[in-house]
Amino acid sequence: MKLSERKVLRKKEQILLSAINIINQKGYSGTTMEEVASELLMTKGSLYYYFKNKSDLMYQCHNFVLSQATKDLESILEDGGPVKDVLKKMIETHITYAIDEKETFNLIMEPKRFFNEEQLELVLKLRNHYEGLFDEIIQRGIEVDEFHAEEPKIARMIILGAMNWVQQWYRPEGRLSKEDLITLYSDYILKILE
Amino acid sequence: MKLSERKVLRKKEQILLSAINIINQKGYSGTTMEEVASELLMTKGSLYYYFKNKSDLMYQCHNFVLSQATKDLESILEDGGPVKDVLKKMIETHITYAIDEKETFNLIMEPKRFFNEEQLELVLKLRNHYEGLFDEIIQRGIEVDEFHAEEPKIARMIILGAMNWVQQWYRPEGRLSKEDLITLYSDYILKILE
Amino acid sequence: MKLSERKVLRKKEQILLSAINIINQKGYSGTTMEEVASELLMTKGSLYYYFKNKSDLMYQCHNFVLSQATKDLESILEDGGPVKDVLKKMIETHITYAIDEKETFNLIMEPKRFFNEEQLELVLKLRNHYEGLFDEIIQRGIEVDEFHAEEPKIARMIILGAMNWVQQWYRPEGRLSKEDLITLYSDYILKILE
Amino acid sequence: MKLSERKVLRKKEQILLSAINIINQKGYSGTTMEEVASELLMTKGSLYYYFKNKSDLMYQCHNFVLSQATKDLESILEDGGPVKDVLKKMIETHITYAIDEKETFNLIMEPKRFFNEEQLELVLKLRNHYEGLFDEIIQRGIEVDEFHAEEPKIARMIILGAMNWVQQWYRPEGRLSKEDLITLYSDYILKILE
DNA sequence: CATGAATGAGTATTCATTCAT
DNA sequence: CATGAATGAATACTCATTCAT
Repeated sequence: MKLSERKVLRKKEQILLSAINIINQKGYSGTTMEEVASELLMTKGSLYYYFKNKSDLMYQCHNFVLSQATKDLESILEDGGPVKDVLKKMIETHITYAIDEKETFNLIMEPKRFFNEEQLELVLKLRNHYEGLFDEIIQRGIEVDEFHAEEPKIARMIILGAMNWVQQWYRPEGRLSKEDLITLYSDYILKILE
Repeated sequence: MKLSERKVLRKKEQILLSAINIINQKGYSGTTMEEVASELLMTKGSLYYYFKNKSDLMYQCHNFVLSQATKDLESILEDGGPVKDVLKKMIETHITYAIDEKETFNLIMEPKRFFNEEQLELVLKLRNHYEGLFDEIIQRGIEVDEFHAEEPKIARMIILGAMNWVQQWYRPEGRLSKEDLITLYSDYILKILE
Repeated sequence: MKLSERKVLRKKEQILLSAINIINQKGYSGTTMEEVASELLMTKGSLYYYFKNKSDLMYQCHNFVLSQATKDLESILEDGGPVKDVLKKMIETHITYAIDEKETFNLIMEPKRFFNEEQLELVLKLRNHYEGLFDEIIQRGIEVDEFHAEEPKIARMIILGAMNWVQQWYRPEGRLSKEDLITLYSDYILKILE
Repeated sequence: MKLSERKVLRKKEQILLSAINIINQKGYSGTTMEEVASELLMTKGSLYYYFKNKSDLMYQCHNFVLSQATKDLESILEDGGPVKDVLKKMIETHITYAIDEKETFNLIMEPKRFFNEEQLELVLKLRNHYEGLFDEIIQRGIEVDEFHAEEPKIARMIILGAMNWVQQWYRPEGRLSKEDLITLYSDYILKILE
């Protein structure tokens, strides 16, 4: 049975990746089950074998992205090093996700409208955990006297907000490269924590 | 004719206010014409007497809020005074709108999905103008050597993003009052411009 | 009271002419009361002072055109002359109406779908009378041995059908002028009655 | 796959036949998707599984009838024989369609109002082809000196118009049988081509 | 007489979801 | 497991008609 279970998992992941792509272009309500299915040359019906309903699919898309981003941040944190460098790397990771997984990140930002209570609880837990990783590095910085913040949580909120907003205006074809962007953001964010 | 025209305008405004309220709870696609109508004890049909279609109604909601916010910021800028005080007042105004007119502000953030080209052009013009008001005060601050920023536009983006994010987490019932929030945000934002 | 009655009649006629115009472009169901009204710088509401409902308006449009065409044919018949010449003139009149009042003529062709029983009865009476005028000239021609037809009514149907079909293909911008068209049709139709 | 495809085709044809029936009674705008569906004991939703929208359904109804009529005429033409006999058979076929598929034939007559550009192009091509079949037999007749016509296309228009008009007045319950009708029409039409 | 505001029934269309095969 | 056919509830939008002012 393990083999078939794995097959299912792989298929699920395929669907998630495809769905994430579409959500990133059309948003939650703009995404139809039909479209997700046809992108993978399946039929709508089959989708329902893997996911209970649309909400479930969306929820798992969300979790998928957020879990991955969380893992990335966690390994950065674990690697350790000078706090400012660590934070810079975290900023880079976060902004990259915000730009590349735009809509799925929006799902993260605005989960209330789409998820049911049970899902919501888990989503918020994950999200809090994710945001907590930033708290952690800030705390670490404060302890070694490199960062200063009276209300570290507020500072973190400001930092997250600043970073998420990137997707509203940043265009890869524009004047700034993604690297420039990240450097500028890192500098400004460090100022907030001075 | 003036009387009846005024009546229409007042009715339109009533509808807008009501619609804004619903949008702020349910978002664009979650809001149905039916609901907007019944909230005002009208029928769907009547709504279409005042607004061409849903997109038109949403568009005017958006304009209504953004125009008002723009007016507020403009009068703050005109009143003049020490740049830091002016900026603080602008921050206060913006955050207040962001919290109170949550979804309509979201419409402002993500207009591309909802508006047609013609509307979009105007919306973006308005939005640019609005954002430009922040550029103006930053510029003023730089000129009098109170603010410093290598890339003032990026700084402004960061500031706007930080402020808009407020609606994602701020709850009036929480630990912080709106006044506390605004004070904290002002302080952090000023640090960005140090 | 006579003055005001006349005023009403004149207004009614204005409305009819305007409505006929629109029907000729958009057909019965494509024509809205709104459009008819706004063409005359009135409001929908006022229309209902002059006409009971849409069906009534359409009905009177129809009568207006058909009555006029009938009058034209009758005066041609009364004027008398060689039957072939009379028939030619009638053909000219009919084709002109068929081209210029296209849709209203279609109303005449297909009245059943739009009119209620009471209206229908009158419409059919008018239409029969109109068609009877062609029977009359055919009969006259048979009596003077210029026309021959075993089943004159069928011949008349064929003639009418041939003429009405003109509107399906004739374009004023095309190769043939209206005069050419009428000449050709007259010749062919006379062949039918040979 | 062939089996299921055939099933779909059969179902589509069933729907078309049913829709054609309703269109023939109520016309294009008088026909609602609801009614077409309920006639077949389906729901509206299912209809949209087979046809993209109302316009598409109507278009396919139209094509269905016209294609069938075209095939009939073509095989008559291919069979060959004396031109007058061939033309008579064609007249019989056309009149039969005009009477039995009344409204669908009307769709053919007035396609501009109902079809979009893309559809219209195909419709007009089909219609031209269909009308061309009459040109062909007329031409054949002229070549063997059995028919005479200065302007064969105009003659064809007159013939088609005469035949289409049948549906305006012919009632199966009336004095004339369909056979009588066809005989009479054939005789008159041959006179046109004398 | 005229208006304009309101209405409500109707219509096309979409889409998540189900289920027999 | 997969499919495709069916469903039904939801939703935007239209328009003839009414009526108080």
